[in-house]
Amino acid sequence: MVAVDLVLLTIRQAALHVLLVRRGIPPFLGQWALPGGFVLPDEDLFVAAERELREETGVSAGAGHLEQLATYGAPGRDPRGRVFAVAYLALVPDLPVPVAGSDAASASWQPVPATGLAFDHDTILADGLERARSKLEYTPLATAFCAPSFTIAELREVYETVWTTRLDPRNFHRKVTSAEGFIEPTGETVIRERGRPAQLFRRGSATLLHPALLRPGSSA
Amino acid sequence: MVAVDLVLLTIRQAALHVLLVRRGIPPFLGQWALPGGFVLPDEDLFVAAERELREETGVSAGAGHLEQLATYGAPGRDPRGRVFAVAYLALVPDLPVPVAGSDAASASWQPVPATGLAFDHDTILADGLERARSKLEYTPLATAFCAPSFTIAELREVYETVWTTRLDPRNFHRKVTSAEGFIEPTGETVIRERGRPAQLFRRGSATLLHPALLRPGSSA
DNA sequence: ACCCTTTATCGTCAGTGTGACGACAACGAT
DNA sequence: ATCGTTGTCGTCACACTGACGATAAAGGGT
Repeated sequence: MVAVDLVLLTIRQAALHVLLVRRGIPPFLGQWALPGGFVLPDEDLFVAAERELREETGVSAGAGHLEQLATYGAPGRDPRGRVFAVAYLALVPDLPVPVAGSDAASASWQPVPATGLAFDHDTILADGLERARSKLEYTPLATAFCAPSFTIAELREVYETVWTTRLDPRNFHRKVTSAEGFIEPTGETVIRERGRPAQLFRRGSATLLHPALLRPGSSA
Repeated sequence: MVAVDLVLLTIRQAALHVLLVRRGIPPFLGQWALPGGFVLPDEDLFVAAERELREETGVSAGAGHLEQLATYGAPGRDPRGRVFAVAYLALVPDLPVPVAGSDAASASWQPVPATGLAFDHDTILADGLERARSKLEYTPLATAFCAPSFTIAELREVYETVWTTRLDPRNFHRKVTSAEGFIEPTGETVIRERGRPAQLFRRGSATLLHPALLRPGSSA
């Protein structure tokens, strides 16, 4: 018995949100849980995670980011019997469609931290958050939260939201533009709300950041 | 059907070695494979990995390091049917006893890279190596390869072996001694073969290195 | 005893990344 | 035109890094 569970994160209204579903069947009936389901016979693990992602959000994995997180197999974690959960971490841009075609009783984006989840999903969510925070440091993963083209300020807001910190706009600008292959200018500019027009960028080809953007406060 | 497989690494004769077992039963009879076995009913995943480690080496997990690596579940990876493998990465010091009490037909330390392994174990081994190399950068994990007390030169040899690089002894010395909580002096000194006596250290209490020891060559 | 080799440890110096912050550019609103 | 707001570039002191010189403390050979 192997299931795939999804820690599906996005940024809405300048806050980090996780997709939760209300359970329509026992156990934990009525409680919130991470979306997930059993792996089909002859289905690859990653493919199963992609399927879950598509079913819950309608996005194909190409737009955002999907990676394996960890596997949870404590004997008592599911009252129905021995069930192993392979958790995946998914990061997607803020979707225009607010969760379409979900097969659960109800699904909704909820701000993190969310607690009191079914099974051991509190732990899985915490692990997913820590992975996401950590990966922003040394990979260009923050772009997975953004639309195909974005401004540096929008990218900075991703970091500020996930890390719950404030970052200096000038230093941030310098660092992301000097990190080889992080972002590429599209040549266009755009005006967001107020102020001087900003350049638009798309994600670059790098898979690792050099130099990394370290979280502040870790040294002092 | 869930199995636990072990990427068990150690350093012998200044080279990185992985523990492999020769399969005594089909499938892949006679081929080398990572040690592993099925998870018992009511057995925790981590406990199963610890049990494997103890059965293969006689060491309790306390001495070295044991962490979950990833889970592999491609439909065709095991000819016998659908088997998921939860891989664990173990790092242990060079053991005086050369693999005692193994239940496999034969087990032996083999230098990495080793190829031609059974199942998808080539991939699992490669993933384990990359994880180990990466974790040396920002965690004090290198001490897991060392005896309880060790010299800085021995610690440096760990880095040089795992990264297959040469490191400047003077810069390395400066970095490990200035990284808060990495290593603590025991007060004793010891003479290894030739040269001036070296101070002995034990592992410190830090779980993260500040600043990190980055692999050379990644920037240029 | 004296040199020589080897290994451990400390210092120096230039180059680079970083945080704090000043300055200016380019928009909308008044 | 002026102001507030946001984007972008520059400057400076400081920390960390790599390259490498210098010294300390052992053993071996003569």
